[in-house]
Amino acid sequence: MNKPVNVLVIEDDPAIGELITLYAEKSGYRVSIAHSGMTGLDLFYETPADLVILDIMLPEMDGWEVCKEIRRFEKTPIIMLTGKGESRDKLKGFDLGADDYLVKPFDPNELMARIKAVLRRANPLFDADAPIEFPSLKIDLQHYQVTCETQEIVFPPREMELLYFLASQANHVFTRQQLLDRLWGLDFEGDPRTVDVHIKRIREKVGDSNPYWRVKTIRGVGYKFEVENQ
Amino acid sequence: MNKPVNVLVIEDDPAIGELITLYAEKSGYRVSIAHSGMTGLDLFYETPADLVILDIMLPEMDGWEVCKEIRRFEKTPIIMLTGKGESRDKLKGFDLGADDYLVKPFDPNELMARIKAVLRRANPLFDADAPIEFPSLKIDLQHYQVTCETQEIVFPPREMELLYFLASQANHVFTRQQLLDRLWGLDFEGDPRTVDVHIKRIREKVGDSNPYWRVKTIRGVGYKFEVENQ
DNA sequence: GATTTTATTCACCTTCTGTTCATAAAAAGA
DNA sequence: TCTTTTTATGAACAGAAGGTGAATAAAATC
Repeated sequence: MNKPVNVLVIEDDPAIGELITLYAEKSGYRVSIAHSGMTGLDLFYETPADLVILDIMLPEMDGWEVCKEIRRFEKTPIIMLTGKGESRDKLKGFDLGADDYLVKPFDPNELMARIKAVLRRANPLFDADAPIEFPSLKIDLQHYQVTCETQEIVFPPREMELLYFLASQANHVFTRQQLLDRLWGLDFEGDPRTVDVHIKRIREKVGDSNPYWRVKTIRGVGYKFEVENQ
Repeated sequence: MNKPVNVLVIEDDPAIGELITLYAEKSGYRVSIAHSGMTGLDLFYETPADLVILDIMLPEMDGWEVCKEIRRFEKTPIIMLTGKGESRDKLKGFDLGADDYLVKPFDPNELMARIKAVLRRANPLFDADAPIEFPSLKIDLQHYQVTCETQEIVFPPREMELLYFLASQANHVFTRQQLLDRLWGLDFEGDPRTVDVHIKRIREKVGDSNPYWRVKTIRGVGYKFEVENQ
């Protein structure tokens, strides 16, 4: 796994802050939260984040000020949250150096997508889903493409994620439950055998007898994406 | 995304300045504004703009002076704003090196069109919407023309922009929301599935089984303009 | 102001996915 | 070899997502 990504959320509404935290942590980020512009800046200078999510409407010091202040010395990516109907703010935000913006109310998943995109742009090292490549297999989550033997294969989302996850941690064995927790979410309460079926379908698509790699069953434990001579 | 284009507006009437700023920012330019000839020149020397919009009637130092001064060392495009009935000024302006002029009161959209045209003439790099070409498909936003298989196809504006946008970022997947934000504007609050309908109509027009490119649905995510061997 | 064109919404239909279940096959242990 | 345990597989189903045609609204044009 990569080194943790620190996300600083500056948002005075506790409900929204909570929501963002929830989703961001689920996505694997380390989150700190500040409820005003001042405390936000303090936190930022204390432990510089890798990305800042910044509400415009804040007590004391508004988002613009914070943005400007951060930009004085740092190029840390900033995503701004603007209120409805304040679309002009978008432009102002970009002017002040924000990297992206989102209008409230927003879909948390949309925000997660933006975070990913902005991080990727800012620093390829943070690129959570860079393409993975093996002999005659390429998994490109960004473009939603899997190529096997020069042939592009269409994958449904779940299978794609599962294959990508296994492949990204090649040779590591995961139990069904781990996979469910990680990819389905902690609140999934279905049958662990669901994983089997997805594995089956992945094998149907990419085959399971490639000389260099294969999705392997570890009886009594789970599955792994096995690669020759690690 | 292209690098930002800096526009310097030198205009003493705050209302007009505001109006121009609004439209220019909406069009994606980065705007600075000065309210007199002197401050305008200062600003210009401080951070040279890519284009100057210059009112003739200015306190202290009039537009002619400013224009002449800028032209002493720079060939930065200049659009002059002349008052009604001062059509003689047009000639004077061109004489002094202005690239275009506009008579007040003007339609802001007209000004935006002039800006685009002047920038394009001055520097093809600023040409934000240069034609995009693929085998048997050419999308020319400037002339609102799409040519597919030597056949010119008439596109309504939205479809045209959508196709252009997707094609200009070939292989990149966009969610419906991203497309709405980008092309419809942040304040659009309609149904995301509006995008579907436009996609459908685009497909009706250009087909969706070209060997080299196609508008592809990424189920559960959004759409992309896919091109062979990226 | 009327007409045409374009944009948006809606409802219905089709296709695709995820899940479960029942059964077959395989592996492990006795 | 036989039994038990675990996994693979095929089929069925429900729900989600996208495609599409038509109705309506909005905008542009005449």
